[in-house]
Amino acid sequence: MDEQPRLMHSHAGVGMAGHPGLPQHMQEGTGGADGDGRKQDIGDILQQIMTITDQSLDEAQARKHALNCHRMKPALFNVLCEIKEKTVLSIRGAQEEEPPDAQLMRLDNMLLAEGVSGPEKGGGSAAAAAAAAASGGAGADNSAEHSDYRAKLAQIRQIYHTELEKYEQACNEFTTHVMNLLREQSRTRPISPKEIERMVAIIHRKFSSIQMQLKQSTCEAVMILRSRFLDARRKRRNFNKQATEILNEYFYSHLSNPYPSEEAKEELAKKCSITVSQVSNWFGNKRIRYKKNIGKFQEEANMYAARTAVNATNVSSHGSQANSPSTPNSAGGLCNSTYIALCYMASNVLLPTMGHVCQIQKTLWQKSLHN
DNA sequence: CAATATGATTTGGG
DNA sequence: CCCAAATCATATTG
Repeated sequence: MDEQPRLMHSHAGVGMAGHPGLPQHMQEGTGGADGDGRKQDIGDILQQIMTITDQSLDEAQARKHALNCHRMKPALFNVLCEIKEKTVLSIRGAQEEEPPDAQLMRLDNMLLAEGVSGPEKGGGSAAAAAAAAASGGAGADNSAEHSDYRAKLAQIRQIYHTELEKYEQACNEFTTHVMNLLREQSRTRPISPKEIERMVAIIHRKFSSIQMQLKQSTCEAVMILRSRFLDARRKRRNFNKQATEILNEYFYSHLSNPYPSEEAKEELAKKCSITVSQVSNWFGNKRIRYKKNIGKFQEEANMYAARTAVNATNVSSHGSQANSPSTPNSAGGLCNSTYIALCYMASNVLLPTMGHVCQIQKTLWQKSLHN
């Protein structure tokens, strides 16, 4: 487009008479400004154009150059361009639409959100962190998966960027090439700068549609990656033995009201090196599954109750059994671990009334147990 | 391989 | 948000 002045300028200064490129017989009619001379001039030109193919190559070349430098050329060129412009416009009509930007915007936004496009490292780690938060996991083996995920994401990002760059470069190359070609051809064909501009726009549209495909497939790849690595359901890991023990211990020692408070959940989470929401999930699952089939869990319940009892006796030699609501006051010499275990079992199975706990929740839990 | 166990998610109510 | 319940999808077991 900035070539326009140059293009025009090259013809603007073309003189009439005495131009070194003009063959002798062409100058004959150019001296006078009368109408006859002009007609003669045009006829001459037409004649030359019509017969140019009959001439030898060198001669034709020289003739072409001469015609190109003729004073009529710019005017003729402009007229032809104008005609062409009108024809093209009438043919293409209202084909200038740009609606499919929504799709592109969506893809761009997603790529940006996933850290594929946008800033190099910061975006990536931010996305990974967001993903971590989304998955709700921060466990020990989770970080390994994250690094794996991040590596894969980085790979995708790299491919995306190389491809994008490649496209960009190809687009630029192609554009320059076409522009040069058109400019070159504008010496022999009526190609206006405006048309070149339009052609460039068409090329860019084409390439951006190719880019969109790249973005689309990148998005797909990221989605697949996400579902593979971040959908925890697909990568479900059982908690380790110790964590399960701790959770079960709490559950069965609070069987009459197995609803840990927020603080208790936090502590359990810390002890089991899982998240609080995992603790919540665990208790939710446990409650519903326990209730559904108490018989199935009886053995487990007894085991944990006994273990808790043993621990209690081992830790405190005497007295501090506030946890046991049914400690007999005449326990004197019977206070051995077996007895306490039995007490725990009885208390858990029979669900005795216990004091200071959330009465409503406890009632609900107990009521639902009896269904 | 089928059956069962299990952690996570979805749905629906409060 | 909490929860119960149903459901999903994987892990483990027999």
